[in-house]
Amino acid sequence: MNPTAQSRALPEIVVDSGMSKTLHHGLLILRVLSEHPQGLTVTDVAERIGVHRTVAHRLVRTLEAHQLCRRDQQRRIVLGTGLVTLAEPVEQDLRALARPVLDELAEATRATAHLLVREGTQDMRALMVVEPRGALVHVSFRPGQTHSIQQGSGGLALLAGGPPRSGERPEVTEARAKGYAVTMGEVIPAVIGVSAAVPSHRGEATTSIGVSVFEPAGLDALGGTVVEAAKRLGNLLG
Amino acid sequence: MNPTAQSRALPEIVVDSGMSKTLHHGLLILRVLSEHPQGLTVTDVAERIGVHRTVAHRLVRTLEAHQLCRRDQQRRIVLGTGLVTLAEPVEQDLRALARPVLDELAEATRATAHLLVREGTQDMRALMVVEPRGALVHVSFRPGQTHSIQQGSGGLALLAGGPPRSGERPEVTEARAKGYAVTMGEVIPAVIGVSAAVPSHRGEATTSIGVSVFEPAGLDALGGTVVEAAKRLGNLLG
DNA sequence: CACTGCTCGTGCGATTATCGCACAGAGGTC
DNA sequence: GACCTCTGTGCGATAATCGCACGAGCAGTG
Repeated sequence: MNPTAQSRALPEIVVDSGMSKTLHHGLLILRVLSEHPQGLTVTDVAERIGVHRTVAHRLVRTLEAHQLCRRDQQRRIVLGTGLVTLAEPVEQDLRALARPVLDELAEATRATAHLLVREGTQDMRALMVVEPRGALVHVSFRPGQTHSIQQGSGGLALLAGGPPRSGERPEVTEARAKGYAVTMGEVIPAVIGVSAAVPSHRGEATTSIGVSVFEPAGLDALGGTVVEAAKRLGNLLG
Repeated sequence: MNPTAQSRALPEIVVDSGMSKTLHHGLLILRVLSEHPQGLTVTDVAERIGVHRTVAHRLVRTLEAHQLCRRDQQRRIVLGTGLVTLAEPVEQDLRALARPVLDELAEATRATAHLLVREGTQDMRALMVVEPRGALVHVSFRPGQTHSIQQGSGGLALLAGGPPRSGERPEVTEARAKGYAVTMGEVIPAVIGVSAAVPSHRGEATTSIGVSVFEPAGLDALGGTVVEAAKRLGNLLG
């Protein structure tokens, strides 16, 4: 895509005053490493985050001490298992309650079920993905993925929970009427998403639950099942 | 346990020269937050990591910008969903290959199956935990947990893979003979662990696979099943 | 209402941690 | 051997950080 696919930087986070530059660089290293699971050298890391090599070296050492990265057999830097310890408590209540609901949804629909949460004002992030047991073909869709709230059934389902806005996508209006949102190929090519907002009795909904399928058949029945799962999870959340 | 259970600090990581103090503090904040899922105030955070309140404030802001923490409804600081994105690629190959093996092991034994990896030289960390479908009673055991390599069946299974050492625990010697290790109540009270080292054709084994059960009946058959699963995973890893 | 006690957030100067140069060791390749 | 790349380490100049002091918000209490 890019002229030099190697030089793709990742600004996206503005270094406001009132932010720690050093910590920012350290966290950038984690992001860079997460985008390069095969591992990177210190020089690579330094180039990608735009600091001197010795600076990257010290930051990597600090991350290593916290077990957030390590060296593989070829001494390349990869993410460390300390991250799974840190990530485990994240939204632990929501995930614990959602698991049985997602399990049942995946089993009932024989499709990949997912739980998305709003991140900031513009994005959605996949928090959980449950694949049906023994499905011959399944949608591969990793937790942690983010996409715009304007795309994908999960985002539209949340938008449909808000007040109608002029200029909103017609799919949002339709979702508001039906109670669930349907999109095709917006997050994953050729994959159809069917999602509903998880009702929240305190404030705006920030969570959606849904499924991903290949076949556009029986979407109404699927929508009903998804809406029911969303209601069930909403009740569990109290 | 402690006189003041609140004031328990967490040094454990020595601030070597050649480490970034600022990044170290930022990472300490993540650790502190992971131990307090209910959320903390800025003042709390500052006290626990031993920095001035304004310093903690700036670090928290930086973490927020990276979506590694956020404020809940009461403006308390909790971990953010960016962590699941960072943690997802960790040991992704190992986890992808281990999942079907763990699924089958949990199903065959009707017990909680787990995958542990060595962390440093002294500790083991749980990387995956799979609970059997529809089990009425299951061992609750979260990924990310760490414990000494000297305790628990997973650690002993790895020690049994090494050369015999004088003074090693008799369980290790026994595990070396049998091919699998058994411990009782060392990691989780009243829970029996049965683990085997995942064979690695390059270097020492660093991974164990095992199950957690309540009943001490049929441990030999269980051990055989676990060893078979470990061999299967070892073959998958090439 | 006033007072207390807690929290949060922000300029801004002194200090200190960081930055990055220069050097040296370790492999690997030609 | 010559060459290249990556790695790791002191150490001085510099710039980022630290932490004081200040003001605001909010809840409880007399």
